[in-house]
Amino acid sequence: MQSLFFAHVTKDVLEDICVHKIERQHSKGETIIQQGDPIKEFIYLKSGLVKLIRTTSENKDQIISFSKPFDFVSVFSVFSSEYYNYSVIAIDDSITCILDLEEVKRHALNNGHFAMDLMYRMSTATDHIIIDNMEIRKKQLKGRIAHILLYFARNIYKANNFELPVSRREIAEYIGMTVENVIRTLSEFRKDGLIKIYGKEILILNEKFLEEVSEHG
Amino acid sequence: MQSLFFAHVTKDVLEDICVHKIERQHSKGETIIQQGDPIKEFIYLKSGLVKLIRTTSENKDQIISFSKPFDFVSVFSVFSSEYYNYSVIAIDDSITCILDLEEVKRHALNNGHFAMDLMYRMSTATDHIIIDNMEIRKKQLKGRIAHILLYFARNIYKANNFELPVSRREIAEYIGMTVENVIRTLSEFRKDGLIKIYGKEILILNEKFLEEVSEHG
DNA sequence: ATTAGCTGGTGATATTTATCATGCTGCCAA
DNA sequence: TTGGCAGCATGATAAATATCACCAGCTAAT
Repeated sequence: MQSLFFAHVTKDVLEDICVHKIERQHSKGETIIQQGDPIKEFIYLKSGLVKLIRTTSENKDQIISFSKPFDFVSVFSVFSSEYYNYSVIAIDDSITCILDLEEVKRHALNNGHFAMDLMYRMSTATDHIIIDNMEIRKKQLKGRIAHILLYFARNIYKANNFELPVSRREIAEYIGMTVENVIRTLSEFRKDGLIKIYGKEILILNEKFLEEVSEHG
Repeated sequence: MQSLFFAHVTKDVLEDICVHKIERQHSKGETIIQQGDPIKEFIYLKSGLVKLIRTTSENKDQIISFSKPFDFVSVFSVFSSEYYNYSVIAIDDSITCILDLEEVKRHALNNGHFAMDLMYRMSTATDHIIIDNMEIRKKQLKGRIAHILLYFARNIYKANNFELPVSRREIAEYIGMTVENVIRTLSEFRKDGLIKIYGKEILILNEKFLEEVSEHG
């Protein structure tokens, strides 16, 4: 646990923090954090897969990012806001670990190494969100689809065949395009021999060319 | 200075940190931070206006955000990376204050309040970048232009007439559209009586309707 | 003074993406 | 058993956006 969590924190401190740790089970589709709720806990993902989304004023969902085990789910806002400005929803059966936020804050106050490690971890997480968003923004439809396929293959499943954990609609909400165009583009990739599709099962046949599409449209 | 900078830090500590503070002057257009440079300093903006940009693999610039005085310029990556993955460029004559990063880190280690305040400030900054990016992403051309006009009017200049600090090209790099369409849309707003334009001078005539366009296209 | 380059501007046209319509499947509840 | 609803899929068409071409004004460098 220590090596996965914090690098410079002694075991004593860790145990002290985690003594009040609670684990929660969430089944697929369950809301873990609701946008607008007060922030009282500090949460990280132990197993499963979740999405961070925000509901816009027109009541449409935008997916901000995905989080995999040992990512913080309380990624942003935790230290800068009273209320969550995003929701977290399980897209696979998941287990979260919940720490009391006040306790975490107290430890950060008293232990500089803990605070620095926390800062490092949260900063890394938000960095990725920002850079990833900029990457997606600069691409057009095909590049964005290629991007998300490679994202799941490389970052989440580390394999060229995997079961898509998200619906076509969710892909659309992540890359900011319509469902129809997501479907069409996946079909096109299939026809062009870049991938094979059986429902949610994806097999990447030509990773190199997919990479090319992701980079240069 | 104290109230603007950190809320819970005693004056002693602040003076200790700022004893090695250096001020630098940058004229409009000057590069303050170069993407790829090692991160050795902790920088905040004392006066002026700057843009954070990243240069994509196709050598095009994307504007990540703008920063105004007393924002940190070392917004992200500082505690999570060895090298800057963005550049900072002055878009007005600006003065930055430079602290030694190791010194800042040392103080964060020894002073929990300082660390927490730092975390709060950086978290707030990255939150804004993320939310703002999601806001822009969900809009289309006209909404994005309306958004940036209101952004400058409300957040930067707090007035309905102001001199645009950025070129049409820079607006395009911020909202992710082409220069031609930025120009066209501004002209359209002018023809529709929403704004007046004299070169870089902007006067917002119908803020309410501009707000409407920003929200609902 | 002359050219080159950059910004602002506009129109015509091509490309990309959204919208609308329709169908098909599987699943769940009445 | 029958709806009804959600996800996946495809085609036709409309709307949004990019691209290309061109012009004017300004400024920096030769």
